[in-house]
Amino acid sequence: MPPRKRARGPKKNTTKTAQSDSDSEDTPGTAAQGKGKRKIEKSTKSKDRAASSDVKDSAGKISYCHWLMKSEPESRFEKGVDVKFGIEDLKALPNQTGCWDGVRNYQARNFMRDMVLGQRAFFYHSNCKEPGIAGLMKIVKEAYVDHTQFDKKDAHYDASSKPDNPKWSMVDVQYERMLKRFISLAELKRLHLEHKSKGGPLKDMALFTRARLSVQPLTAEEFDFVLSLEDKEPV
DNA sequence: GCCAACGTTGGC
DNA sequence: GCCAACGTTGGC
Repeated sequence: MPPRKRARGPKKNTTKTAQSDSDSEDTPGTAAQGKGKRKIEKSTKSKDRAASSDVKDSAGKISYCHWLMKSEPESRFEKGVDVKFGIEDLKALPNQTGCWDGVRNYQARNFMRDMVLGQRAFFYHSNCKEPGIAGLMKIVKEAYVDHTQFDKKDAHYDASSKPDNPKWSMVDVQYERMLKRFISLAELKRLHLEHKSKGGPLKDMALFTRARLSVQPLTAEEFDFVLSLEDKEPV
């Protein structure tokens, strides 16, 4: 009975343990997909390049600079705990900052570990009346141990993870702003389908090609295109 | 509430 | 290392 959790939003301000790579271990998860597993390389993150264009490192792995992170804005109870966390909840926290805890998927976790201070992410509302992108936030603390994995009372407690070798990580995010208008999943999907047939920036968007990933990368082109939609009439 | 897609587990 | 069974995600 594996604790498998869904990605959840942040909760509260966090302590300040400054460490960027507490994790030592390899990542069991991605291998399961059979995509062929990547070698462990030395930190390929370039901390001095917070956001510009996505770039390949020497191993050919793309370093993404832009992200989309899903969270549920409507109440839902998991193990008796309400997992609701919408963008308004992030905005209401001290310093409008919180930790993105509760991610229990290896690929999503690995993307969080790739995140660099200052990078921007879309706040996506999932599993709700109107799914879509609500606003923008930025990464204000790079990956560190998600303490909720050890908390029996937490909705995302993971009995298989031990403090001396934690499985799960989180980052801190800070609210930046709402989008000028809500960009719904339906609109993004129409564009995705159109771009898939006629070509266009959203043809490979992870939101559709990797629908269940709760933390996902966007190319600079995808990010800029989505952001440009807020100045246009909904399609 | 349904259920398709897909990630994870564990037997072999 | 394969793969069937199982569990979760998340749109609809």
